[in-house]
Amino acid sequence: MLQNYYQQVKLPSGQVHVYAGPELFAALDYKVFELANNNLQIPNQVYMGYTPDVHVGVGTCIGTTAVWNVEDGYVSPSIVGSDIGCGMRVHLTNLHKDELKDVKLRRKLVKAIEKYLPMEEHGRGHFSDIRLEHVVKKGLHGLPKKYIPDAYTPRKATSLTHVESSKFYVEGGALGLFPERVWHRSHRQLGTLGGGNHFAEIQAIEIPEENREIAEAWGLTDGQVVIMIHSGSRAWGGSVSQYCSSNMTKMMKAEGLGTADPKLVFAPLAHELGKDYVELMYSALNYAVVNRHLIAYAIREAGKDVFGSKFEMSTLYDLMHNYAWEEEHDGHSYFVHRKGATRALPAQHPDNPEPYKETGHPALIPGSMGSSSYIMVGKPGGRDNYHSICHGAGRIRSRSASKRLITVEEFAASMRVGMEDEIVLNQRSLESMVDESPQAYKDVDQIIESVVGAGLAEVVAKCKPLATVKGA
DNA sequence: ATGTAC
Repeated sequence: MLQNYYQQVKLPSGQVHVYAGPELFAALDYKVFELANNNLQIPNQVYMGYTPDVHVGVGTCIGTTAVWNVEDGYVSPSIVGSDIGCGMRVHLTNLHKDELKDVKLRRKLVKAIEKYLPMEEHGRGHFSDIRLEHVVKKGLHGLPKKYIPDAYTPRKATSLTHVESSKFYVEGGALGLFPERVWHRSHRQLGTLGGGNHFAEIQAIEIPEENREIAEAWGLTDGQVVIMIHSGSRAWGGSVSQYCSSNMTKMMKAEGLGTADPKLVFAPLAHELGKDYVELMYSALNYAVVNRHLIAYAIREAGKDVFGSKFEMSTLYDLMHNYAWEEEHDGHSYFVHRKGATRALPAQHPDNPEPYKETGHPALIPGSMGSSSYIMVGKPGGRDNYHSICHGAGRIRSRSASKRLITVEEFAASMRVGMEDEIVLNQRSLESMVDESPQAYKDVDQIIESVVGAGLAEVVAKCKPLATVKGA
């Protein structure tokens, strides 16, 4: 049974472990194996895995788990990708989907969100009480207390405890490398979604029978309205990536390091440039988690405007799908890269944050526009893939091809425009978002089926969109 | 995904 969802592919430079059902495996672009072969030319690699939503990226595929030993390992900005710390966050509300049946109320809520959540960089003076230096050095712990409304008692400290990581240690030496304009722009981009597939969504959840106990332990109920956020580290992460990649490229030339792909950049963990990159990458992970936190803060304000002070929005979880860090597996320390891959730890795994020790933590998987997203939990079988599962649907058409091939009418139909159950969008033209139409992506349900079939994770809740807010 | 240069 299990082998139907797993293939070991032998390539000239090594092997890649592919988790995908037969149909998805057969449909993979041969280029994903070319990229795997290049990645496997980086020295000392211990493991490389692909998730069922794998697709071609720059230098490395989205859907990659790449692992080294800490002692003789390598770090690659190309494998992490340029949206460092990009990830997902879900908040639970005390609303039921029936309370949002009226399309006019959904419109009102989206309007309120647009008022509090800036779509572009905001003007000077906004968040002037937040110090960017504290944010990138200390993550959520660098925010003034007023932005952590539920942090005053240990039991209710959900914003700080229900996250994959609330703080990465950043000494700060390498921070001096960035020009003033990057600091300025990044401060003004705090709490903004950004473009592409990033979104904030109002969703209603459905709980399948098999994991009802876990759902209850997490506070999930049938028909409950949740807020899902998908965003990253904006210009800050992009600058880290660009700066470190260009320095590493020079070093690689000088030292004769490299693979068949000049765009695949890497350095030994022990090298000065490797250490600089890890520290700066951590600053971007800090930025990303704070960015998602502030987006949630804005949406909470909007919710209170529409539903009054009784509106609640507790944090279920915040986790990343573009990052690299040290992890223990079976007592050994590894340096694990995840690009478009989500960690999903099973029950009792020691790396679960305290509130999720017994059950495993929520693994959050976004769907494409108009389609469902998922809240999953890891299973012990995930160990074989270093506990990595998918990160979403996976693109099947480039942005340019999507704009050429998908009509606005097709896109509008998928968003049920004009129907009573229309998925309400914020004020942007449909034309400008056609490249995010579900027809540009694989079917997320099929991806999830592969993840479950392979024994990596299971579904705890399916989240259906009621309203979607996209950035600029 | 993103900023910037073409």
